[in-house]
Amino acid sequence: MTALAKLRGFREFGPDEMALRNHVFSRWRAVACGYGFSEYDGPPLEPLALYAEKSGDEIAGQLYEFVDRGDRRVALRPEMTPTLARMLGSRGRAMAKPIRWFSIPQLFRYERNQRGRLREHFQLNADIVGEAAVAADAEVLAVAVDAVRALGLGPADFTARVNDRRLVVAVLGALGVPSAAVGGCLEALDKAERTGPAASRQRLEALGLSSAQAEDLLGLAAAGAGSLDDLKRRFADAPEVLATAAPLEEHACLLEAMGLGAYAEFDFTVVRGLAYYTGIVFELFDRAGELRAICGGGRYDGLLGRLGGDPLPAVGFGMGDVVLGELLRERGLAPDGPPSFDFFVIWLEEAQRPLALEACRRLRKAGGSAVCALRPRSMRKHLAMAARSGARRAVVIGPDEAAAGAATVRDLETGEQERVALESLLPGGVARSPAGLANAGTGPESAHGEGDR
RNA sequence: GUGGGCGUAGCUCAGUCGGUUAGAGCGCCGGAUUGUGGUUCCGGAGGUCGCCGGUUCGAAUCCGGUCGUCCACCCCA
Repeated sequence: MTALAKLRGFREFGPDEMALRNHVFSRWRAVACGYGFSEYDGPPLEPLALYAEKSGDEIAGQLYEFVDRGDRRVALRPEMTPTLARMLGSRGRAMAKPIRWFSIPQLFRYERNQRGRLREHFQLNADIVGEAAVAADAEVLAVAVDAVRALGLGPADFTARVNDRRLVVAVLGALGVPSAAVGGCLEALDKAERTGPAASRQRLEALGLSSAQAEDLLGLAAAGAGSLDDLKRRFADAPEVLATAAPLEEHACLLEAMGLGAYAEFDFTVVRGLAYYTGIVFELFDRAGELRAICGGGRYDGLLGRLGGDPLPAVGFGMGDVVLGELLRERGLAPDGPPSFDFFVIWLEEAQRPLALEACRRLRKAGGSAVCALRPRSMRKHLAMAARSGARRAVVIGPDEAAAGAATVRDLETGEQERVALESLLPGGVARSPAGLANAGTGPESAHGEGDR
């Protein structure tokens, strides 16, 4: 629109959106911390070269890059892994393994926006570095699943599709696919669901597969195509396939033991676009299949070394806040709105104003939240305003109350009210009331102010 | 980056065949003789019809461009 308009693909967070964002972040943090992960962060602006090599052309083509005033080629970070790799490169050697780190970076990609895809988003990243065992893969997926579950979504709402790139490669080998065509086949598999069988088949044959081979492969990729056991029976005479299926079996077994069996399923078409994954990969989707991926991740054992750090094995995921937020709103799981506050303090005449201001001060000092009327108004107006402001209770200090050294406290939900002495309303009285301070907060965040009085 | 749908008040939209000062509902602000709320009634603010240009006596309306937005591709969170 005008030169002053918000840039496309960027977001503004009014109180409602901010409430949702804070809600999501706080649950993400709680889950990651619950698994013993430590939070870290890095610079949002990085040298372009950090992304030039590694991520491959896919992300490089979407970099939000420019030249700064010092003629440096820089980019807003499109992902967190290179930053993580650098941070570990300089201090990871000295750290006890495995390293469990998480972050909630704001990331930027210069792409055309669409539902669930903007130029800016927040992403929960959790990685385990320095452990090659499948247990680390399973644990990382468990963090991802729990991060979504903690927001109120269950097995009917979302699922994790799991696969292993090594298995796909082995299957292609068993089918006699020439090794030159393997990369192309991975891409075709990744897109099979969207492009449809006819187009996929064409694509595979263009890669040099026979029509029988293409047929076989698409059969494995067909929707709801069967379990890992089916695949093993099918390739019972191919030791490579059986061997590469073992990690996935252990993975499934571990998730089952963690009580998350209902959330994970084998899916031969999940190979992930990014070229750096080396083993087990996974994606989280809404069950209805209406939205884009909520989360994607997997094992990337070669990457840290290639980025110049120690060649440590690593596994991790990224979970965006945009698609997840859409899903939460759709399911009515977003918070109602900005948090409400405890007291709206009303005074009727100028003479009571100092009493009201003093009452507010003491209520806040006691850990409550209070708003004082800014102007004289009619009682009717004051109460209407208090009700719409989001306050839980109104405190009235008019001439009658002032003369009696009292205040009227009205519950704005029930309409019940009582007159209390000014002193007992103030810190002591609030603390005594069971419905008062103990529940004064609105969530985990509100715990901050309460301790330091 | 490629192709397509859509841009009228803060929001949802109406606006006839091109015709004078562009409308409604919700929301917002104020009031209904100053101590009890989200109801009702009255009043008010708020729009260069996304922007620029063209056609026309005359454009919210037709045409072109542009920007924004949404969808598909691409890619991915």
